[in-house]
Amino acid sequence: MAPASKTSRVTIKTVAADAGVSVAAVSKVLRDAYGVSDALRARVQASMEKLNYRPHAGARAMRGRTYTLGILLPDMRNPFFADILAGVNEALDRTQYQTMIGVSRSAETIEMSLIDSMIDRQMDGLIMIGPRMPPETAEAVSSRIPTAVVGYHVPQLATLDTANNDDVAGAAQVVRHLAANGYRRITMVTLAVPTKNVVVTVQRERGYREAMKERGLAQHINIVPADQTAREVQTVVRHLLESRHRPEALFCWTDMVALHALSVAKDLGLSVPGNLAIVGYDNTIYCDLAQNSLTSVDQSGQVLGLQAARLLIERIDGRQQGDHFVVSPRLVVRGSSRPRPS
Amino acid sequence: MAPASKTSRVTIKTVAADAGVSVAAVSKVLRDAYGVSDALRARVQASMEKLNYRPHAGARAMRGRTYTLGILLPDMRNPFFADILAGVNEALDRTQYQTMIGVSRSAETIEMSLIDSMIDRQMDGLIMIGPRMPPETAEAVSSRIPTAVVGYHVPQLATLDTANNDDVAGAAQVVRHLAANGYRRITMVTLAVPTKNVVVTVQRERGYREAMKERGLAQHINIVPADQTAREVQTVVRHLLESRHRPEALFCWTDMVALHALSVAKDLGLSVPGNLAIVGYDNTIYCDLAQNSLTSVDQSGQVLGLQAARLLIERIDGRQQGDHFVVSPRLVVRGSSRPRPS
DNA sequence: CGTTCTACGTATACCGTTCTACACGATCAG
DNA sequence: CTGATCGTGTAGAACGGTATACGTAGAACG
Repeated sequence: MAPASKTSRVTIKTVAADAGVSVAAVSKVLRDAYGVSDALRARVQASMEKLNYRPHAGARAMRGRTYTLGILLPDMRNPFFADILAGVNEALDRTQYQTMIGVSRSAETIEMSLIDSMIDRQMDGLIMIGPRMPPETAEAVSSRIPTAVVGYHVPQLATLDTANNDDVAGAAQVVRHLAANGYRRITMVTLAVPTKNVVVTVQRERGYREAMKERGLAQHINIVPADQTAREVQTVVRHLLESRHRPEALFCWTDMVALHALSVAKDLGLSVPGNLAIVGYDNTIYCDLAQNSLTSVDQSGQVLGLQAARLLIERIDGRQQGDHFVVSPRLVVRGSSRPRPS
Repeated sequence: MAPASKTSRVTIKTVAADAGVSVAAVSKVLRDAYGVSDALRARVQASMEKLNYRPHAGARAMRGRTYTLGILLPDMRNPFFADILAGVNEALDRTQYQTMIGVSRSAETIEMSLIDSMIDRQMDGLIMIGPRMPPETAEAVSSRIPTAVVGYHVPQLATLDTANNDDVAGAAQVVRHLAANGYRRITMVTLAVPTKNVVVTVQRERGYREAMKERGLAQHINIVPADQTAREVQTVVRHLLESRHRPEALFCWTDMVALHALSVAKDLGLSVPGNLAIVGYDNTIYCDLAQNSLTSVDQSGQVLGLQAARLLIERIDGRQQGDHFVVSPRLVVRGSSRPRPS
């Protein structure tokens, strides 16, 4: 077994004895509960400090809260999620809460098993980022544990809170920008998922479609799905760029796909934006590197994460109705979409 | 899936009643403990299945294990860590273990507070990835909780296990490769940390220094430190590349720095490798993109993660002496270090 | 045939918190 | 003056497991 600290652990009992009060009193101080005098609180806090007391999360889980929030991430590699996490941490900085991250590799089965294990571990709440599950499942989850989602559009649900950017508007901005710069054959590369209105890609597809129509480019609407994997993305993009009717511009649902598109374009000897404009989404740190200089849509992951955490804690503290935070996306123009040379 | 009402959780008692055995028997089956007949085990497992029983992690934490491992990450943005995590997950796939990730933002204070909270939450063990703490602290940690580290060189310690690549050899390979391709003024960009032999950068500096001497380039040895932040890295690299005695090649301690170097070079109108060769470390996914085409050293993060997890579980199960896994790094040559035009 | 193992199960004392119920003295309303 | 209310603190029962100590039946042994 573990080289367990032979030195007996400092428990609530030790603190109580040291401060000369009851165990219940110490617990009250810990939880900031009603019915403690300032004098007693001070005495107990002094003892806790002195003994370097730390509450045992497992024991807490038995009756009360664990002060731990579960975070569900589709994958570790997308730097956009790091922004969201930064925001979550920021919101939690001054609280007792800690986070526990699980990575689902974008698979619904792993997602569900992670959720189960978060519930087993008595997480006080759950933040799901871009989950893959259908809305009914999300609702079921939120009935078992307080839940907030980021990048998942279910404004109609009262059982869970959401933090989103307006994906329809973001995609529309991209199309309008490209159209204004002289591009007409604008193709969108999206994610291959069963069509569900809740996921961000479907929202962006809608924004793309609407804006294309609005700009009189309906006949050029072309939405191409690709899997998440590097190989699949490259294959799909290569196929597109080698086709006889090569698009003039690519709108990629996320930056990572856009970066691969840049790579394929370079491989094929196409200049960007000379032969092809490329736009991404999320405005991750890689966009700003000169070798990419990628136009992208900023949806401030940090704000989304911060708001999601705030909403979740409110919900844990008892709010019953749904709350839905929406941020406006902002197009960040860089070299990859400069005006088309006529 | 039935919407489990909050009133009736399926506990070990429920299972025991359903299977017609004692609570202790169910516990034994759960823990795979000694003294259960096949018949009883089968009966209990059938009941657990039927009732969809899931053990309560908090309760387990009170006396036994939580089957949760803590993972300490310096930052979320480096895709190399994703490889390591993938390996850890692979090792844990067929076990009861789950992981809980904490991100320290490379700060020793956050590191320590995360470790505390992992211990509070009764993690069974800890995997620290590239920690910043001095070796004495690491040893202290490992005396409180079973510990394995990745990217941290303390082969002398028996209280913790390590999984590393041979950083000295990796750096030496880079220098030899560059030297063979005609580069002489090879500058190394490293991380600004208090010089401690345990961290990977210091090991890589050693390999760089030794190989430079070996190739008769001692007079060109130049090691430049830079902080982790994007701005700082860009500033340092820009300063280097604008200096009158511009280096012919840059060896960057990690890919992210190399990517920034590529960006600055492009900004300054320098061609890579025409005017400047660049080599990174970690062989992350971005190296392979055509716009980067970055030569790098592969240290198979996945293998490191897998081994670290394996070692940790062995340690939790009782091993007392230290075990140290080392993998050989492999140079992956790409465009950014092609032979120098004379 | 009695005794000692061996294999399998059971009863139950914890583990460290939270939280409900309640005790007690002081203050207040009537 | 009496009873109700308030503010503060305590006692002790959960919570859902684990692990130890022990009971018991059948087999093996001499």
